[in-house]
Amino acid sequence: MKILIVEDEKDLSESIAAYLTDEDYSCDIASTYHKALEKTELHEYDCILLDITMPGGSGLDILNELKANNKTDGVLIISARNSLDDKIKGLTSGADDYLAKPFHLSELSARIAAIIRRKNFDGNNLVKFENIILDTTAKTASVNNQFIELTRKEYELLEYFISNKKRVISKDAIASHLWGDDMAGNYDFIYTHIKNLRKKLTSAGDADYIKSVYGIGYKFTDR
Amino acid sequence: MKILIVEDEKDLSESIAAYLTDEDYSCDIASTYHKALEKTELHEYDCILLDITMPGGSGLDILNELKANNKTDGVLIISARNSLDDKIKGLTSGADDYLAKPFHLSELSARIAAIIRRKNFDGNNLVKFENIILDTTAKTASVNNQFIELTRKEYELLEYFISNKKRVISKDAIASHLWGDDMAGNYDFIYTHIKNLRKKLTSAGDADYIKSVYGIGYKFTDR
DNA sequence: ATTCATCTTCAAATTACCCTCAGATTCATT
DNA sequence: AATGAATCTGAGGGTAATTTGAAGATGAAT
Repeated sequence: MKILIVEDEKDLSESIAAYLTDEDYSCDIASTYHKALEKTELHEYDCILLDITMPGGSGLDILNELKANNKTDGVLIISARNSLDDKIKGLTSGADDYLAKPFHLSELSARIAAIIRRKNFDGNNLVKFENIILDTTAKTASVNNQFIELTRKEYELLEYFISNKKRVISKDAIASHLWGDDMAGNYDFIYTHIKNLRKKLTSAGDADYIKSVYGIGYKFTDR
Repeated sequence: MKILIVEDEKDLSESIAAYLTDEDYSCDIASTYHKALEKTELHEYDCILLDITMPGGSGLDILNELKANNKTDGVLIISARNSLDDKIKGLTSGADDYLAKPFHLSELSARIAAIIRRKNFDGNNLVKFENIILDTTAKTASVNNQFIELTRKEYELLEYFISNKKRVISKDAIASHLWGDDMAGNYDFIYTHIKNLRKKLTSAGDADYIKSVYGIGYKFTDR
């Protein structure tokens, strides 16, 4: 994991680097915005620690530059809390994270871990129905806090069901969502995947939430 | 669309509010769980963004509180905790959705849109007569808030009755609406479906709203 | 090439639904 | 009250939809 530290206070940048290196990150240090931009062009960083209140240049410019190159994803802004004006807030909150000086290195490390995790997994997004929880980024499912093994089609089917819970879904809708459109007439594969999904869910201690709607399709619901 | 943001970091909550306001949501902010509960008692929110890792109180408690009041439907949990256990705990307490910090505001917005769409869709397209409620999208019927199982023909019949309530409907009209036109002469199948529908409705605690009009057909009414 | 997991096809078994029917009941008219 | 027509009811058959188990493709990984 490669990290770029953009910070002019040498003491701070070096102690950060030391701490992070100890946690098996590989660190580069840039003491000016100009050097920072050079480095970002040369390397792909998993996370960039950016002090936006350094003398001799606007920290916002480098942010905009990174944004133009679509590299803001892993940026963690550090700044003195009282120097946060509205512009900075807009850039920092939500999309990127920020950390106010002074901070504990452990806190910094935790933030970095979170950012990297989000970058890699694009956020852990969970969707749930009763005792079923899907991780829509990892494409995994758990029932009663137990992971269950689903094939790709089974997972897609389950996600489609949960995101349309309590609604009647026609077999054609299922077919066109999981396959192309033109599979008209034959629903055998739907039947089979439903059967297998049902078996896995119920044998994981689940009620059978997949209700058949005769002549139409299915409904995923508890009643 | 009304949204409640439960978040103690002022910078974050305000920039979320700014972003969502810009997308024509109306936002309230609660910086403590206590205030959040107060607000939920005063207003009906379409979506509640809930940071469950705020200092000074367990975020899960507020979830349980919401659950007790049946208000968990539009809850989107946001949290910086990274262990999956915490997420699962939050979700099993009733919420539907989870988003890990840090996140992109656009992603948050998309998630909110999905939640609201889902919420509204459920309550949409309802047709009501006395204690009978039809969901014309889900093709389901409930009597006294209890779902009853109807076959397709039974459902169609009931919907036809309710949309023509308090009016006399000839058997020919029923026949031509539920079947083609040309079934003239024999009404046995109507009798049978009426019989079955009556049985299901009355055994769900309903008065028999289907009044026979001798020589003509039926009238769906309460007197 | 072989293996393995997965996806799909197939056919038989089961189920749900719609409709028919015949006997019972209700209704309007006399 | 008596009559015939209309309606109700329970039972059952026929059909199509669904479920199920098994076996045949497919395709990726070794």
